[in-house]
Amino acid sequence: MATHLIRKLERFSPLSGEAKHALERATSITVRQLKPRQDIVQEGDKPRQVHVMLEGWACRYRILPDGRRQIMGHLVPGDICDLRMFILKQMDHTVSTISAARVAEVPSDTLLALTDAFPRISRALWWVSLVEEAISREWIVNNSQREAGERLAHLFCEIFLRLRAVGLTNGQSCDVPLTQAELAETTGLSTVHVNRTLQDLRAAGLIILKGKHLTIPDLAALKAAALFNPNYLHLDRDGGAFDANEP
Amino acid sequence: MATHLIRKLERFSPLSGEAKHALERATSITVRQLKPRQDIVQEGDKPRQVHVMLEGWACRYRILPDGRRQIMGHLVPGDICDLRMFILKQMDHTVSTISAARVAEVPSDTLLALTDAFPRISRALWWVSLVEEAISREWIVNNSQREAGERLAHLFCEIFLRLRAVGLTNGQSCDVPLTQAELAETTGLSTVHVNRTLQDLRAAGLIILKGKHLTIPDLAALKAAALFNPNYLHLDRDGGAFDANEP
DNA sequence: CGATCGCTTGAGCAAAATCAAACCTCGTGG
DNA sequence: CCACGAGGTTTGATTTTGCTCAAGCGATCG
Repeated sequence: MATHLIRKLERFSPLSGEAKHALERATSITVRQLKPRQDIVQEGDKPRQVHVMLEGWACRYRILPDGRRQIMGHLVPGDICDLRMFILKQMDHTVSTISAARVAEVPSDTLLALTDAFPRISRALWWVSLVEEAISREWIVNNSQREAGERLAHLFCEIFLRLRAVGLTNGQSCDVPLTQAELAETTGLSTVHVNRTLQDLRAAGLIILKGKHLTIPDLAALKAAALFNPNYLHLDRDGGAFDANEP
Repeated sequence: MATHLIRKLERFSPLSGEAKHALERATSITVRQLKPRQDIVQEGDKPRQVHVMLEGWACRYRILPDGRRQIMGHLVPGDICDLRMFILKQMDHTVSTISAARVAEVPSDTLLALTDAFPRISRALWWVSLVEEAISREWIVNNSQREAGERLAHLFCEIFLRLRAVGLTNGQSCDVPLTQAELAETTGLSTVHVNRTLQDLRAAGLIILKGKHLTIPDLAALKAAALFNPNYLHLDRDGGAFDANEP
């Protein structure tokens, strides 16, 4: 069930079979099935549990008083919605599904027991949260410095690599359940401009995007068009030095 | 010496006198005096120590292959440049001074000993890093959804509140050693446009910005102009429940 | 079969970028 | 003490990018 989470944590360092089992168990106590556009955690919440994405997409967002909405992050299977809740008193943004989704609810106590028993998991969660921070920072660069075409190209590179890291790509393709309006809210562009820019990217042969399906015929070319530097995703086993059989 | 760091950590929860002393000691072993625009940590670095800002400003930034530069965060006294280095293999961005600065170098071992001896400090550092993440996310919103005037107004609100939290404001004023070019690289605007927008803000009586000195005659008005919501700064003792005299 | 949602297109407009030049201030060295 | 130069700020003119408004199109689903 928690395959993607485990695959993601093992991007940091290998886990023991016991640790993996404990994670499986923890994420299968309570599983909620959600419809598209349903809130998972709301701004102001002070949750007693942590939510893990098992299937489907969600996003972090904030709405300005005058209605403008900005998406600040995408959550795909394996991502955790509200890990920070261990420390922060309350959520400072809302997390809501994009597509239909399955979400595991892990009670704080269960998670605490898990991190106590397996320091390895604890370190991997720390790591996950730092990578998320790095992604946020890259989004600042993307939405501030890159122009429309580069911006969308960069987003597609990131999405593809993140999905590939948890085993959710199929050759050069993956599912991306975002509407053009959501792409606009992600990149800080207008819907109309996203539409026109997507047409340019398609015309340039950089992407094939139809329905919810994205194909990248030439990843290197798309990266070049996006000025993409994958460092920030930390895809290369940062904690590789650790041994899987230690706790 | 580490007054601002301590003040900042105590925003999370009070620290014991012993913990504070240990922090003072750790941040006074090696102190470097830096000139403006000098790198503190570089992309790709795998440092053996952590850098704490004692005096002056610095910033995190990234440069795109074609030369465009984006500032992704400001560091003021009390901030830590590379806390994430505990876990991540290498820096994914560069940190460089803005003004002249004094920076403490804390060897990893010293910091580890400190967090082992004082779990309270450990938790507060965790918290600091989560707040930084929240700030990054708010910058996404700022640079993507707000227009020039709101964007700069928002930045000034944030800077003022952050400085006030560590005791670096003086009534309605504070020092802000950023040039207009740096404001531009922060907000994702051009220097020229920043200049004109600052004039608008001045004309509207929202800010008095002369040299390196900022005065905000009416903070509420500036907040309103910025659509500013301070939640993300977590200025209200998130860990207030803890007792200062526990470790 | 009509309603809704998402995508597409066109026309006009506004915000911000770019280019270029002038100006100011402050530190430095003659 | 003044001239010089560098860095920073200001201004004007022009262009570009992306936004807004408005409408049409095409699926898909009760």
